[in-house]
Amino acid sequence: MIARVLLPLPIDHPFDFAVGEDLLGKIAVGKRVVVRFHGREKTGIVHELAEKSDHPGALEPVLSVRPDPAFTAGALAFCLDTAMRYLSPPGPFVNRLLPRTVSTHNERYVRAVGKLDEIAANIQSLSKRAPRQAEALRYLLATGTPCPESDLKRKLKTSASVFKRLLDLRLIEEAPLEPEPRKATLTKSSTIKEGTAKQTLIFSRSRMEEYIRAIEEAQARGESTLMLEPGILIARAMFTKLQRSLAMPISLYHSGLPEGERGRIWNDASRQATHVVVGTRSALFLPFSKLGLVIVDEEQDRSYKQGEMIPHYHARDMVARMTSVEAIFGSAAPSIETFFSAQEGKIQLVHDSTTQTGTNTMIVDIKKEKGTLSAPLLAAIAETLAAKKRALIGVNARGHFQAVLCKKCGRPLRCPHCGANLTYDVHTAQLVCRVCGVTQPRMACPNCGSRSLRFVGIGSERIGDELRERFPSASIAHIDRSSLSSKAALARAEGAIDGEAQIIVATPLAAKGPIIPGLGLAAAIGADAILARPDFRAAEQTYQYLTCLFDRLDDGGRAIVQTSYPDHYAVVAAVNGDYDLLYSREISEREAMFYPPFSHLARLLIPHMRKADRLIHMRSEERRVGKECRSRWSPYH
DNA sequence: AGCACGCCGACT
DNA sequence: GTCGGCGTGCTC
Repeated sequence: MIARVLLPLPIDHPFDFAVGEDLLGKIAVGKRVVVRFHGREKTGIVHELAEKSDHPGALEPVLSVRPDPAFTAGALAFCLDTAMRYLSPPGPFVNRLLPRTVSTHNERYVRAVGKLDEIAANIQSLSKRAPRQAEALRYLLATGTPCPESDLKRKLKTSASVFKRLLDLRLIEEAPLEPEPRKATLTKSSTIKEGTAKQTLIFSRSRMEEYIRAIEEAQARGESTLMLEPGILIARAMFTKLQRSLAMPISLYHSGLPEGERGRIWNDASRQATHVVVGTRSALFLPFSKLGLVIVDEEQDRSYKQGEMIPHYHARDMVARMTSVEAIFGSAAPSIETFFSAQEGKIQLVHDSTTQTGTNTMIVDIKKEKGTLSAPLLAAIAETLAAKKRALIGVNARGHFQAVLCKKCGRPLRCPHCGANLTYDVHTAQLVCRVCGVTQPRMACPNCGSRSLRFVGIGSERIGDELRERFPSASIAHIDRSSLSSKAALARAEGAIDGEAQIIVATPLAAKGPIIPGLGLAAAIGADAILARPDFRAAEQTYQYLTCLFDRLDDGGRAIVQTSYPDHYAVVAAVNGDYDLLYSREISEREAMFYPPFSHLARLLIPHMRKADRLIHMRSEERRVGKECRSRWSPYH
């Protein structure tokens, strides 16, 4: 037998290795193996097992099969589909995804002993004498799969003694941790099943009830749920909420977790020890054994697009391609693409147009005002504070200015290390990169050395300073990306939102989230900067940003937008909660310009002269306007 | 990725 | 003449 192995190299095809007799029982599709390649040891993922190789030369042997977590054939096929769709070599991707270790913090898994009717009888006999034990048994019966003991303890608010007694009585038993080893199969790895499972867009401000109902329905069918959130913070908040309202094992998964922890959830998903995984986009590739439902919350969020590492996949779009599982897309301001699918009847639409009650909104034309904070906004803040309510001020950029421009190059100053735009720190009077934290030695353009700089736009710190001047007795909090950098900063930010601050100045990062109790005013400053960007999604994003900000208002709150485009349809639509206005304008523009959803945009980088030439010829021959790109060509051939 | 091989301009 | 950069191909 031979194994086709995907190595962590930028090569789009697997390599064949001989499988020795001793490894026959251990090797399987999806397993991590060690091989000698090009004279050095490497680890790779088994893509396929076959009887013989097409390779003309001699084969190196598979040296060993690692005990690491493994892909299921289905999960691996999905990863390969993703890599191919985004024209990326699959090897580095799958090798990066698979955790190398499983947390040694050993969690004990328990399950009920005996047949269903026996367990039911046990519950019956225990219910009077030992109600807590009966309850635990009932929970295990309902989930049907091994449960981590800590999950049970937290859920049933009970102590270890209950489990000890049940274990002693042999009514429950410890479940083995390693998933059942799958038999070595010779079949081609199964690709994504063809089907037409239900897909729904839930267009509503509050979607929690729908989500919970769908999760419980999946659970009743014996299927697990994957719930995607656009960021780690939101995922954590959703995880906590679901833990409170669902009676089943739930896990949280994101790339920020330690590898062992990810390994454990990886295994839990594959043997259905967890029924719901809440996670960020990378959770999409977990090897669920019986996935029945995927929820993409905040479907419109751009964080679903991977932009740093290849493949540059879009998690929401990949979910839309999973036709064998039910999918729910949720948003209070859907992306034009998803709403278009709903209009076309490709996905079902559930629209609940309930908006905030009694919100009173206003657009302030900043061109007619003096200073950065307009008179109507200042008056509104004063009134809000006087009424013992709180205010949220959304600012588009952090730091003091939007950008620092070089008058000579005419471009924003960029960090020589990471390429991010530099910001000016007023307190130290220096140029700083907020991404890598490096301070520039001179107040000059790192590109051309020119000292004539221009500071443009409004940053959140500048607004904070100005508000402190205007309202010296109010408590003012500032939330931006640096609020994520440490536990203390995070706690401060959460405390501010929970009620400690009267005025919260926040960058778009903190605009998203649930209703803030007692929030009487939500204002946006400089949302124009989004509109001014040369991006065909600018209007849509402005609408979504403003909608998020306003949705945090408590009932009866006020919303104010300061803008230099007071008549722009995105601003007007957001202020009136008029999605139809946004959509009708956008969709006709997209159609006229042949932008998505009428086309797919791709950026191809081919650092290879001869291959690039060949590809360009190939593409021009097979190009078909408006049709999905289905060709199987690869930049590596 | 990492390494070998070959083609063309630079220079003891 | 040949040294070495760069572009290219190959690895089971």
